[in-house]
Amino acid sequence: MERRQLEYFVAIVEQGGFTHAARALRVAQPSLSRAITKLEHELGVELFHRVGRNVVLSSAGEMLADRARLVLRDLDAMRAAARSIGEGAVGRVDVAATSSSALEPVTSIIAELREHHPGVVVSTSSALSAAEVIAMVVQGRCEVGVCGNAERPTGRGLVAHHLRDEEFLLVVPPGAIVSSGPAVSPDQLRGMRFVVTKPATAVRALFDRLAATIGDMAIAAEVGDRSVVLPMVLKGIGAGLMPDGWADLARRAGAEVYRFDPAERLPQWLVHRRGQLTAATQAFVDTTLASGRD
Amino acid sequence: MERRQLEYFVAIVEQGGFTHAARALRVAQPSLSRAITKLEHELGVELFHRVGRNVVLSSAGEMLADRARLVLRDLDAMRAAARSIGEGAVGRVDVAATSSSALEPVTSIIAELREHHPGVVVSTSSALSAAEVIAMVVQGRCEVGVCGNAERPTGRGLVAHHLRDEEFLLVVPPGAIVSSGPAVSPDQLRGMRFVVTKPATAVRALFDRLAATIGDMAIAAEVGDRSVVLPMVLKGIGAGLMPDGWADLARRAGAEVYRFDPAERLPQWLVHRRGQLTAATQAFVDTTLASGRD
DNA sequence: CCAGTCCTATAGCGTCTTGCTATGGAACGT
DNA sequence: ACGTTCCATAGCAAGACGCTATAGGACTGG
Repeated sequence: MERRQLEYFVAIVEQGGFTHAARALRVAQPSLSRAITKLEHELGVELFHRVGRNVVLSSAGEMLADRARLVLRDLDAMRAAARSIGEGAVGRVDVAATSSSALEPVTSIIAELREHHPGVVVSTSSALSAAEVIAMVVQGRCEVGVCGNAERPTGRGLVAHHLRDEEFLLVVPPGAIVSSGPAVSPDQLRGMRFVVTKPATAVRALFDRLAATIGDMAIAAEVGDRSVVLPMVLKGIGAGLMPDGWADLARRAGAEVYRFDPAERLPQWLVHRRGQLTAATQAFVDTTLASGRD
Repeated sequence: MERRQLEYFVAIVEQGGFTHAARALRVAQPSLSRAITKLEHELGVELFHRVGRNVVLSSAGEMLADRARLVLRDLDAMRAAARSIGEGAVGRVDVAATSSSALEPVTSIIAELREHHPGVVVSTSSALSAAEVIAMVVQGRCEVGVCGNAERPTGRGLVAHHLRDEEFLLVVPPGAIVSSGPAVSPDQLRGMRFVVTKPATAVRALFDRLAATIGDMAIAAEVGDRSVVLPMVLKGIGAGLMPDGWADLARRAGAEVYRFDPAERLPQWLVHRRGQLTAATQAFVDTTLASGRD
């Protein structure tokens, strides 16, 4: 039972005869004869009554015609969906991102992408580390990834575009004034307690590096979910290190936010595998690069 | 986009790879490669990401896989429906019948048929005359027909089975005693007024024959719908001629019912075209002949 | 780091299906 | 009785799909 057979079947039903249907389908009439004969044999049911030189839909055929139409409608819907996806009109982009990257720049990219491609849905898969993002892209679990990494990510068939640099900020509980200016030097961190994320994340790497240099920096809490760092800081449990995407939110919440002097920056990268991308994904990449170009 | 391609597509999705799917489908792996490549080209969408020596479903593929499964489910449902119809488990029998035949014996046949084939639906198309019933069968608009006719119906490729004889009865308004016994002779009809159906029906043929023999039989009303004859008789408009199937109902309604002496009988026939019948229709014919055999 | 293994893609070839044209046969209209 | 109008069948060319063999890329174990 192939699609063509059903197509012929409903055409004959609608045209009321083999000959008319053949003309409408632009095939020879014997092709219909054979296709229907085969279908009838396959289904074990007589679809048409051959009466005189005409055919009449049998009761079985009548019952099956509706189902056949349903199948063809679904098939058409699927083809239409595929076309939309192929043209990038609709589709889904799976983006692997670390949670800091997921906030910024991905949120901005999504906002811009939706202006030109309203049908495209962006789904972000959170990864814990840049390495994990890259792994997801390389393994094909996502088509693109966004992550911060000191070096340009490399890998078999991997393409990396440099986005803006992310800046890490110091966030301390409300009222805990650390410096009179807008920036702090690493030395001023001495003796402070921190809420940190688990190892293998960019912020944790920064913390470890600072701790190794400064010494005397204590861990107040280590959390698996980075989104709870700010709430813990706000409760006074300790200070936190956060990407600049969080700064606005932290300030609104009452926390004190300081830049580092010198600034702690981390390049952010857009990565995808070499080769043809899905139309929706290509749109995502194009949008990202167009807006990220400074 | 043929059924086989979709079948392969979902198999690969479910098995997680071409090779496993090929084993499950019992085809060679290259067949899958080519089928999917063709499908992707046809849809203009990459269904799988080829990553390393494996494949991963793309987001487009993910969106289309559900639709493909839907199509295949519908296709299976259709196949199952066809099988049921083919086996006669379910199905519909279109029976052409005159309205008198539709009452009896068709009603009894339906009752018996439903015992052995509960899934079979009988649809009766009412015809005005035996000639019309035969025409509908010959033209294939119905597979079988039931009608009363003095002679065995003949026609190109027509098969006719004799059923029981239908007996016509005289029905008169309540209280209008015609005879002391259960039967009347034609002479007793003299001077009576009748409610009759339109020409070309079996009862009208009987009336016309009697009227020609007896003379002095008046038409009180001629109705197009035979079902209104009994109500009109009950209101005293005139007497009526009815097949025996109506007798019980007429008596319950208070009318007086008499047989004719000699009895007025009309053979009833089951007709269908020569050749293979739909399973459900064959069941209908078998049931009819089995119960009608006296 | 190299060989072995695993998986998909391609090539080459045989068979089955589908397309076509030509023709038969039955049924209808004139 | 004839021609017309259908569907069915026959015969043949082109395409689709089956298979095996093999290439190529990527992981694994020594």
